[in-house]
Amino acid sequence: MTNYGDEILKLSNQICFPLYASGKEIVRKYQPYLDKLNLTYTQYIVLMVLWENDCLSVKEIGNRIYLDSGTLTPLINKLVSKGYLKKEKTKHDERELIISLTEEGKKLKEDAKSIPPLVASKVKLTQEEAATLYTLLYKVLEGFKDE
Amino acid sequence: MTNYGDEILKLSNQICFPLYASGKEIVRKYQPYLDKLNLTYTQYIVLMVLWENDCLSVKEIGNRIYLDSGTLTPLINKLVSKGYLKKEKTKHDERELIISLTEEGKKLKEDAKSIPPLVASKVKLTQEEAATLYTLLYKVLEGFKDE
DNA sequence: AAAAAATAGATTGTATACAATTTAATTGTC
DNA sequence: GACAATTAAATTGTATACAATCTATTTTTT
Repeated sequence: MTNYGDEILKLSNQICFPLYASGKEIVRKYQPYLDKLNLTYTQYIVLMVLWENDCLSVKEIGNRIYLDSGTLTPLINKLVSKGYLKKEKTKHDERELIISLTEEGKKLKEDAKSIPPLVASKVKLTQEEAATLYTLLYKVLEGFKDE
Repeated sequence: MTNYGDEILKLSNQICFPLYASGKEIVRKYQPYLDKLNLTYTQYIVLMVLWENDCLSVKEIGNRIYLDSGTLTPLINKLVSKGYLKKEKTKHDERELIISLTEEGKKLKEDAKSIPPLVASKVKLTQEEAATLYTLLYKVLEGFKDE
């Protein structure tokens, strides 16, 4: 007894599932390379934000990578204990915490550069397809911000 | 002192990040609707697999949604305790466990149908863009299977 | 300026993810 | 047929995610 409306519920008809699955799987592809730097993917993107723009608040880091303090606080603490980051309060607002890279953290950047091309080569898309995918994904992300 | 090679490390130049972030964010968009059914997204996709094809082994479910027994075993146990699934050993292979829907689990399908269109409307893409995105994401997923 | 509302970050509790290992059953090899 | 190798699921340990709440400031209102 299969309804016509059942089509809606097929995994293959929902955009959410391939987004969820491919996001998860590509992160997993990063892991073997990140293991060599003793970093997790989330730790890596926090560092990446700071490599691009050092000295940001927890809030600002979270805005850029879509994570909240519940995830970031323990994660940043771990990167501090690893010696890659340091925390300091700002004078103009005692609630705010500025996160910045240590020398050790800055050095890590060079090692990290080799990784993205290695993972990119596992994504079996043409340059053009990758560019289209990239554009569409940011469109999805931007669209979510509105509400 | 910014190197030319730094471009590689910008979040905005890596396909992984928007995949990771949009996957995470779209799952979050599902949650308010799933809350009404008292389900998480992962529980929901396990049910979805079974609504489409009842009676599958843990292994087979995992193959379809890219999850392993480490994630699925406790999750399936929870759905069993909620009364939506049942587990039984097969005769031809005592290692294998066949997961199937209870009547309660089958009934849930009707309630679930209303959700995908609600989330789809939050994805601000044209029908054509969504179709392209869909195709590219499955291409990424298929490409990962090769290695 | 005092009280109320808002904000930043930390904390708590629940639910994934996944690598690595373990256990039990099955299959392949000699 | 015994034994090694493989396989399915469970278990263990670590690391996210995130809603909800809490605490300490800061801002806004009155």
